[in-house]
Amino acid sequence: MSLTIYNTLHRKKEIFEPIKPPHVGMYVCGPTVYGDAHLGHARPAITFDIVFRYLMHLGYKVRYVRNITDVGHLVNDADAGEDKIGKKARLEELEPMEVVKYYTDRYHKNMDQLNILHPSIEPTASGHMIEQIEMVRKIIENGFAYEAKGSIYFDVEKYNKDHNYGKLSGRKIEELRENTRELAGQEEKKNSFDFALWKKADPTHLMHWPSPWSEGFPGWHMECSAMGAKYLGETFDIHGGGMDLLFPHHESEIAQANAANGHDAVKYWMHNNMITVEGQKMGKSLNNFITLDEFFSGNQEKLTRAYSPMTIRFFILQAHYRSTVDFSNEALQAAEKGMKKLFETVKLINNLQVSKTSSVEVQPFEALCVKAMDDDFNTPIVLAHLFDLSRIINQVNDGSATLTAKDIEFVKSLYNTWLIGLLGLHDEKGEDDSQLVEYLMGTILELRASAKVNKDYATADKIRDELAKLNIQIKDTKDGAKWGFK
RNA sequence: GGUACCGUGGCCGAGUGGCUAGGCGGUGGUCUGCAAAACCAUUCACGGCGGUUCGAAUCCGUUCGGUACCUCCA
Repeated sequence: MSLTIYNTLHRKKEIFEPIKPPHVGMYVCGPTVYGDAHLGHARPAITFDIVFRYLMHLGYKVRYVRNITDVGHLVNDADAGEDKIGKKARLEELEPMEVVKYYTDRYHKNMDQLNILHPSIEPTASGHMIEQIEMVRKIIENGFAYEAKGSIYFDVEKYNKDHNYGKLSGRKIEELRENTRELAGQEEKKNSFDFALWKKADPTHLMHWPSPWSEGFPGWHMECSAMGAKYLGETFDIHGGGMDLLFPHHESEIAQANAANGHDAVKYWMHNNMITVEGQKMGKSLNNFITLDEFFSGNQEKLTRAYSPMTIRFFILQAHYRSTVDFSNEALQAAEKGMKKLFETVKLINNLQVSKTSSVEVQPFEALCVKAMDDDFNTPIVLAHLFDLSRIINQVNDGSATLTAKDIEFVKSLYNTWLIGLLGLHDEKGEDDSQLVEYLMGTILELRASAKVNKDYATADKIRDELAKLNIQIKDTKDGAKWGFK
């Protein structure tokens, strides 16, 4: 059995064979830091976190690069020619890099909450201008780009003579030609489907850099090509991102790599599917655009209550990454219950009755989990196996099944490896312990107070003595009992 | 309109030719001072039509429906 990955390039599952084992290079398109992270950011982050964890588990030395896009993207057609981050900056009268820092920090906080491992390298587009300009230069040199009024465009038609522009997305250049829309700035291009490698900045543009062609900014496909090549080499193993990036972003990356270096950069293209909210696309205009912070706080009108980061993570893992996943309060609450149940049984493992023999076989579960994961990271199946195993634990706890000490130890390590290590889930209950302790002590002190009122001093003293053993001291004051740690 | 993906039980969601997915919910039971949890049993399925096959949720055709992309939007 070996790991298979669905390669979008060939529309089928392929056995994973690294280019230079034991090393694996993986590049994933990261966020544009101009707003708070939402579910659309959580999905790829979690998907490729699982890939990252599993590859390391298999013993590979993985370099995982996930970029931060901090330059040069547009708000929408109404704001054509305006930098996405620049626009936000002017609205709020902030320096662009101040906006970048603010949202980058918030993104990192959300990712930590979701228990997503940090990538090995997290390069920024603004920090790699030289590399991007250099790559544009190479593409021009090789004859696949042209200049128009200080901007550089990729000549798709010319490229397509010897290469296949559309091999990833299944598009044909003839069809693209028919689907032309009238857009500002189009007249600079030879063909509507040509894309910018370098764009001259207009005077209102806040973020711009010098280049051989103009004061401007790089085209939006450039950073991934340039930074992927810089940190992972001209060819590397995995490139990931959302399905929405398939065209034109990743298609254009392929074209750029071939135009610059004469060959593909990526062996396996992986794409996670999209997220819907109550069956609808998530969009600001639809009022179902929910940020991660809003999920965690429950402070959004679509949400009936808050959902913890682990609930979100669990819910996403309960669907395969190539399926769409639909968010609703009902579905989230079901996921939350299931996850809690799973962690309840995990806690039972330490207190199970040890038997001389096992009435059920637990050893096969390891292979089952491996099989599921090897099959294109099928996390829902892994979870299903863990649920099956949890029933066995409950049965042992109930006395209707038995396990040897060795098997109990095995089960424990299985959960540690799979549930906690590879799926990256953990029990959140302990996290608000202090609040819980406050509450518990309140209840206990009330009981003791009513015992004292009933002159049941034996009970009152017993409570005080037992708590003392736990290093908790009770002080009877005029205003009632207080407590503290000794 | 083009390209790609998808349509599974009350809900979410696996499954690619024959063998129980799993979770949540529902129902009955065991346990229990009551409740909860747990355990046991059980309910509900593969959009429609046609085809291939001994046999299809799984393959093929067709139709209907959904989603995403088709813009210098991750």
